[in-house]
Amino acid sequence: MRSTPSPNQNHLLAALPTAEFERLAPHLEAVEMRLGDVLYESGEQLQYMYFPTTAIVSLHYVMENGSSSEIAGVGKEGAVGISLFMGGNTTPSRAVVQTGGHGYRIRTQLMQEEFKRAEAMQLLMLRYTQALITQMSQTAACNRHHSLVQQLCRWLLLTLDRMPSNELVMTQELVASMLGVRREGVTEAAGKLQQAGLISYRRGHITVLDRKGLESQVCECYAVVKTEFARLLPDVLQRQNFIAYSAPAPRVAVVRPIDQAKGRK
Amino acid sequence: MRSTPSPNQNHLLAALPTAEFERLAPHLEAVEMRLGDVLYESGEQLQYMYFPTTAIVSLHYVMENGSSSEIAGVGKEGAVGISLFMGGNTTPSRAVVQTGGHGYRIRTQLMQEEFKRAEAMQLLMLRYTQALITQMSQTAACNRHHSLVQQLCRWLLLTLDRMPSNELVMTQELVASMLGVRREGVTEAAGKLQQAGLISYRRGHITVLDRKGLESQVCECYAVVKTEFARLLPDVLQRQNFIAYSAPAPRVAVVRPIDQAKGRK
DNA sequence: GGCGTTCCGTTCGCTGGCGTACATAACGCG
DNA sequence: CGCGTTATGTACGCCAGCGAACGGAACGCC
Repeated sequence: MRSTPSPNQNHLLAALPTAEFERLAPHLEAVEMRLGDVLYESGEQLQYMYFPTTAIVSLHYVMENGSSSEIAGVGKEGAVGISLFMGGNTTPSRAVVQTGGHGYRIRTQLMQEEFKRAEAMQLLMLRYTQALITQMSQTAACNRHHSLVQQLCRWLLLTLDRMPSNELVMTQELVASMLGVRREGVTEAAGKLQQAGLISYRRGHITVLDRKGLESQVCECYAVVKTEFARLLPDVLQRQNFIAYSAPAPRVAVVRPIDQAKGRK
Repeated sequence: MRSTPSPNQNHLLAALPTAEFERLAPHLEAVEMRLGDVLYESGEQLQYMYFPTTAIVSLHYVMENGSSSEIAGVGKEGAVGISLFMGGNTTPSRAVVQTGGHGYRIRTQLMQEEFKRAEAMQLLMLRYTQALITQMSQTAACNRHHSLVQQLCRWLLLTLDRMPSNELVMTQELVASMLGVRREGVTEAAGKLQQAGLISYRRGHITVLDRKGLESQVCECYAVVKTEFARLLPDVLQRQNFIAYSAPAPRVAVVRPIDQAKGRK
């Protein structure tokens, strides 16, 4: 069993100046996020802000007729729950864990106080929000104009960038609900990519074989989002590897205690 | 010729406490915004933040292949240029005047300073940004799941809410570029609405005859956006009518001096 | 190692919106 | 008032993605 990843694996936390980070550290609670966990529901008051390290969270909008689509994804490069400092404290969207893993969370109130200090955290969060807005805009435009295959490529690449390996644990059904399309559509699109030798997959696992190949198929949207993140959050990549955070191994909380899997230690 | 509308006609400016508003007022410059004026181009440094009063601005994303779609619209309820305080100071989108009219603008630097004071303006702007995010998310989802007719209804209603009258000065071609669809598609959709007696139009003018009727056709997205604005910016509607701002009639600047129309007084 | 469940593949007809091409009609300028 | 310009109407074939339905295959559990 691997140990819990350090908070520094979240790029935003890692980008904080040491002083600010240390102030926050005692309040960071390690959490395990399991596939399907709902961090917050549409319209629900946010209790925590989440900083994924190895997990990936999907911000979703679910329509009245039940169909849904992803508005944006959040992984180690970001944070879930920005509306907690933007105002209103809720959103009409839902946050669901798309790839199981770990992360940290901090209570809403503490985060709000930290934000109000108007120091590094505030700037960081605002810039991150700006980057998130770009991602949403691009999703809107991409939904309108690009083919399913292109969108699948975009989604795969964005997800891959948040993963440690090149294998996604992910059913086609799930991918379909992310993209807001039919499952059969994903089967077909993924089939094309597999035939082209770019990916291979089996029951619930998608492996990217040829990243460059995917990049050559993807629409511009991927690059726009990546570029914008790099521009807005350049510092985020710098402090990365040279900090060894070693807090007393925190207890791991589970986001939404799922009955069954409780008795494992 | 009507006189320039007062800054209070912009809901955000009107929602500011008197003290803050007065501090800003001397720096507010009245501008005329004409159809097609570009307030800022993709990637361009923002010189001003704009507060429309009677004009409507469309935030657009233009794809490499030339097609485009609206990400969000901004009228008297909002402001153009949020990235100026979010960070980065540019966006990958473009802001174009969609309905000619008036507004006010303030220099980037002044606005940034005001924001940093962390008083009412900051809170207001953050909440507005949150509302804008909702609009963008909803656009993304709507693009994916709803029919052109529904989207047209949504767009008409959102635009109508920003207009003083029930007539939009707008060609079908322009509407098409907003929605990111073909012009012919708009002709067809608008035709249906006209046959249903909900709207009527002639060459560049669309008149809404039956607002309730449109609301019965529209998808949920319209209500979600409206509700979210009302929730996040309730104060905005309160100070509305009871302030009579009377600055010395400001000189009207033109956003992007369009050659031809210059010689009018 | 069998069995049930979950996931994936494939098919068929359908339709909404696309691309193209052209006709007609309204406006506005001289 | 006529003429050019610009906006709108219509038509045709096309295709991506939808909806529904079903068969088969992989995995995981007992």
